[in-house]
Amino acid sequence: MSDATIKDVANECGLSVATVSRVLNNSANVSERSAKRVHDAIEKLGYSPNFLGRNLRKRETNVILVTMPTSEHSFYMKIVAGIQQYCQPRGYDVICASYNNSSEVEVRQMNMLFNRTVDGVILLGTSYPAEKLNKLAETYNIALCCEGVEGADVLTVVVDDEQGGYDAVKSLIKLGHRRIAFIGANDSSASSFKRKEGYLRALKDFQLPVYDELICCGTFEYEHGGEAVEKLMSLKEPPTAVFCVSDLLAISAVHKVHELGLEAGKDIAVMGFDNITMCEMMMPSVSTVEQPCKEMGELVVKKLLANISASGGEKDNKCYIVPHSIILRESTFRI
Amino acid sequence: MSDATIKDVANECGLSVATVSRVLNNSANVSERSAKRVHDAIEKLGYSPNFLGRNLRKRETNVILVTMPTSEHSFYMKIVAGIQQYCQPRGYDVICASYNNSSEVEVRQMNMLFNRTVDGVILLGTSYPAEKLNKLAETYNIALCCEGVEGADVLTVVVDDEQGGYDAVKSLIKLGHRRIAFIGANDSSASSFKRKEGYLRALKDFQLPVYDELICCGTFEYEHGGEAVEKLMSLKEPPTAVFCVSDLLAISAVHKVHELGLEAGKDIAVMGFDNITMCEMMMPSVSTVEQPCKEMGELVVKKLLANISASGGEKDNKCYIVPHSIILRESTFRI
DNA sequence: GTGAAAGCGCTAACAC
DNA sequence: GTGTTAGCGCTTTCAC
Repeated sequence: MSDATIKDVANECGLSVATVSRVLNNSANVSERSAKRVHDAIEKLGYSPNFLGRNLRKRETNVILVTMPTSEHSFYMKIVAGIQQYCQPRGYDVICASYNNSSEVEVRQMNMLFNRTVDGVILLGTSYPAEKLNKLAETYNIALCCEGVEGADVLTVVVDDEQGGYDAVKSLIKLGHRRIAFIGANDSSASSFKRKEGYLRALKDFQLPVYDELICCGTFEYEHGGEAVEKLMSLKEPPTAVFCVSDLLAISAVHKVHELGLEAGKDIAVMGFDNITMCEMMMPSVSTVEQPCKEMGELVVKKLLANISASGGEKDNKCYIVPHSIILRESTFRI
Repeated sequence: MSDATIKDVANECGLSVATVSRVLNNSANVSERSAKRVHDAIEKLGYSPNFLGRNLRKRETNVILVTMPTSEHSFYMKIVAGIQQYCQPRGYDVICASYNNSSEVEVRQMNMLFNRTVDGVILLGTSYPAEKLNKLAETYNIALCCEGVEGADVLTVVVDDEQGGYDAVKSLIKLGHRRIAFIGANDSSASSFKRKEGYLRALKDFQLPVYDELICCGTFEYEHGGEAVEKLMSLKEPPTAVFCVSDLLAISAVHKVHELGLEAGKDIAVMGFDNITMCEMMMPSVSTVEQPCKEMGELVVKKLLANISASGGEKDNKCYIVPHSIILRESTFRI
């Protein structure tokens, strides 16, 4: 039943495979009568077209792959939702794969591109260096989203990380804070680095001194947030506010503050980045810089599909900046 | 560069496509010399095999699809991690797709099975009725994980939901609670229904009365948890403990309790189900029934791959029960 | 409006 | 150890 082929259908209804194919793709004119016979045969045989054959022939799969460093982050999934929403009505399927921060797995997943198993890939983060990405982009359809790569001339959709960091810190300053700490990943992450640049620019703009002891660069891992806070709060002069480059770090920070017998939003202000769902669920709820995930997903896949369609023609490899916004909740306060 | 075919490689190195194919799959004996020539040509042309051709010919894709109702749940992703871990060294790729609780999208995703685009599907929840699943399982390789379907004779891996519910409520009773509420989805969800059955059996076993007003059946949506708590706490005699069929509902409940000016773990005990990462991050941390996600993922895909290999032979359509465990944290207390 | 036939890129008999 | 060749299931010219 399942392995009926188009040929079986043709035999069953006494028409040619060409005609069957035509009704399958309602491509050319087929008489009503023939169409019905085909449909009946399909029904009877429980036929379902084999896309391996179709895709091989058409040299396209209508599938977009989204890769991400980790799937624990609901943030990524929001972007995927945006991608899906755009693809759905346009006949594209989207599939996801997370590489668990293993560049080995990432490479393996990219094989789906080289394989021709997917028509394009959207990378929500990558371990590939710029040159490699540029090389890939020459031949394949790829795009970066939410985490750009310095020097990569590849279709990219991101927020202005530097400005986002600036705005976050500025909002803390406006609330009266003057000793503001920074918790981020190390500088090899473009987004973390830029958000730090924004942090520094804001301090400078408002003539606040930069204290090295208040700058904690580590990783994006949850644990880093708490560890950094522990260090910060044990300083002779602890900060009154801390800007974290991700909500996960911010949440970890809030947690640790609580463990230390203090209260985020009262004893220390905590600000994150991303606006993941959990920010609202926290007690206190977490202030943050919102990234418009759904819009980013829609935009990046829209441009990617355009590139795919324009195969052969000039590819769009621009970097699109989408607007962020500051969301103040309970974890920040006026001092 | 990218569209070099095996034929191009053959021409380039002056050997036949068969030989090239052989070194690609290191299937038969190929002389060292020839192998080198092939590799050189591949390198030179930047050749990458087209899997559409290969898969069509071999009638397999070595790809497993995991579908889930929503991707916001980190719980699902933990299972996927287990699946991935098992697949990785065995040459299978795993891809995910979430259907956002839309059965229409789910159907569309299942097309990848009919299409022959994937070799098997693992469903972490489904809107398909038992008969449909049984029918599908005859022809295709599918498996259910973490959410079974009553009456489906399909390979399934789940915890004992009834016993899990029982154990959760029993642990609350052991802590001295006697008015214990239930917050769950409606009975069309097999897991929610069974956990309620366990809840009822525990009450009965310990000779506690069942109060209908303490049983809140709604949905799995976050909001439902809070709404139920609001209702429960406005009763003349509110419960001292509440068992929720999911951590998401429990977290929502904890949140609402806080909003009402009360404290979970002090004024009311809250217990969830799943042990998602967030349970530990909450303040208070949330007690729960742990499902061994990684193990579930590994087991289900192990059995599924066995079914795929045994194509033609007898398929394993058993239901495997994996052990759960009770984790008590701050959201529960002795009364 | 319909059919015959070529061919997408690949693997696997089968020959030698 | 290597080459020839027949398909895998499908779409799409090109005839008629």
